Amino acid sequence: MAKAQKSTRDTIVAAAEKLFYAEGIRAVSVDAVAEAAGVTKRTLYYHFESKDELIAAYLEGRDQPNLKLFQTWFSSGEGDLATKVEAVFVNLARAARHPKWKGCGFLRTSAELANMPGHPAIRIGAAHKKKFEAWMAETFAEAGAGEPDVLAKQILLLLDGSFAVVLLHRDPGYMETAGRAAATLVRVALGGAHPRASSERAAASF
Amino acid sequence: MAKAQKSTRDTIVAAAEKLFYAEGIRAVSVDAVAEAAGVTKRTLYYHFESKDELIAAYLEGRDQPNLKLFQTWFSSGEGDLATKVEAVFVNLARAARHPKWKGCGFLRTSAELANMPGHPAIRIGAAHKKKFEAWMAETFAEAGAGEPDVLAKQILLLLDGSFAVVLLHRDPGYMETAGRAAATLVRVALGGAHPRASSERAAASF
DNA sequence: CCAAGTATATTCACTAGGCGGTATACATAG
DNA sequence: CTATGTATACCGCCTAGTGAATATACTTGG
Repeated sequence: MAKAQKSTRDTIVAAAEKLFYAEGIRAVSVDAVAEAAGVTKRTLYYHFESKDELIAAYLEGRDQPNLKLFQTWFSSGEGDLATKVEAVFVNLARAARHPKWKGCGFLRTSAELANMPGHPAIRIGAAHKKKFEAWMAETFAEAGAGEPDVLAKQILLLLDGSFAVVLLHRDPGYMETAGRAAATLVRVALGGAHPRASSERAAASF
Repeated sequence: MAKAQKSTRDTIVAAAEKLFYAEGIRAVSVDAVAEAAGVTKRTLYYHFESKDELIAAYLEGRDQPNLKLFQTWFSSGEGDLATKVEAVFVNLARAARHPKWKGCGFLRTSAELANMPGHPAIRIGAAHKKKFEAWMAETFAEAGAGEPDVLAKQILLLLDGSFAVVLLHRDPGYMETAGRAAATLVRVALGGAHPRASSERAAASF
C-alpha cells in the first residue's frame, strides 16, 4: 500500500535530514536544503511554513526508525536482560565508528536550540526519548526488576551520555564502557542484593 | 599577582561567555558580543583574530572554574565515597533549576561544531572533560576501587548524560537519578561482589 | 468527450537586513 | 615618533522569507 514514489515533500525532508545531521541546524541555510533537494527555495516554502517547521519535520522523520533500530539491537543480544541492554551499546559503538556519524540528532538539536525551550523540534526530541524510556521501563517491569522506571531513566542517561561524550572525544570505546555500566545496573536491579538495593533512599541525601 | 583591573580583552570574553552560553555559538554574532562588551567590533578584532578564537577563549575561561565547582560539591558530600560522588549530581540538579541554566557549555559547543572536528573549542572541551575524568580516576584509585579508570569514565558518562537529558526535558530530577546510578556503580566497584564484579569481561560480548 | 475553470505545485526574481571580517584613521602612552 | 589600542565606516556575501506569474492536474458543465 501507499505508492513508493517519493513526493516532493519527502525529497525535501530527506535533503534536510542529510544536511542538518551532517552540518548542524543553524549552519545549514534553507537555500542549501532547497538546492540539495533539487527544488527552488520558493517550492520549499510552499511545503513548509518556515525553517523551524522543516527542522521539526526532519526530527519527526527520525523518530520511528531510530526506535526500531534500538529494538533490533536489543533483540540481537543473546543472553540475559543485562546482555541485551549491553548489546544496544555495543551496536551503537559500531555505528559511531562510521565516519559520517555525528552523534544524536535529537540531542544536538536540543543543544543548538537551547535558547528556544518551547521549539517544536525540542518537543519532538523530548517525546522521542520518552518513548525510548517507556519501552525500557516496560521491558524491565516485565522482567521483574525493582524500580523499573528508575532503571530505565538510568539506561537512558548512559545512552545519551555516550552520545555526548563520544561526539566530544570521537572515541566510541566510551559506548562500550557505558554498556558495561548499564549491564551492571540491570544486574543490581534484578539480582538485587549487595549494595543497598536502592530502595528506601528514593530522594538522594541532601 | 596579576592586576584585578579588568582588561578590555577580559571584558570581551565575559560578554562572549554570557551570550554564547545563553544563546548558542552560531546564534550570537560578533557584533552582538562587541556591543554587549561596550566596544566596537574593530576593537574586538584587535584582540581576537576570528570568531573561532573568541569561542575558544570563552571555553578556556570556563575550564578551571567548572572543575573547582565539581570538586567543591564533591567535598561537601558527607559520608562515604559513593555519597560524595552523588553529592556532585545533587548539587548539579540544584544548579540546573536556575532559570538561566542551559546545560554544559562544552557539550553544547561540541554539538554545534560537530561538523568541524578539529576546532580549537572542541579540543578545549575534550581536555576539560579529560581533566574531570582523571580527577575521578585518581580519587577512585586512592579509595582502592577495582578498575578506577573504567569507573571514572562511567561517572563521566552519567554526568554528561544528565546534562544532555536535562537540557532536553528540563527536568533536573534526572540528575538525582543519575546520582543514584553513580553511587550504585561506585559501591559495586568498592564493595565489589554480587553482580559478576566486572573484571574479565573487558570487551563486551560481540 | 471535450472545453472551461480551478486547485495544486512550481519557478524566477526580489527584499531588507544580518553576517564575519577589514581599510583607514585617530588617540594615547612610553 | 612609535607601539598599542580604539573608533567610524564600509565590503561582499549570505540569510530567512515573499510577490507575482506560471505550469500541471483534476474537476465540472455542456
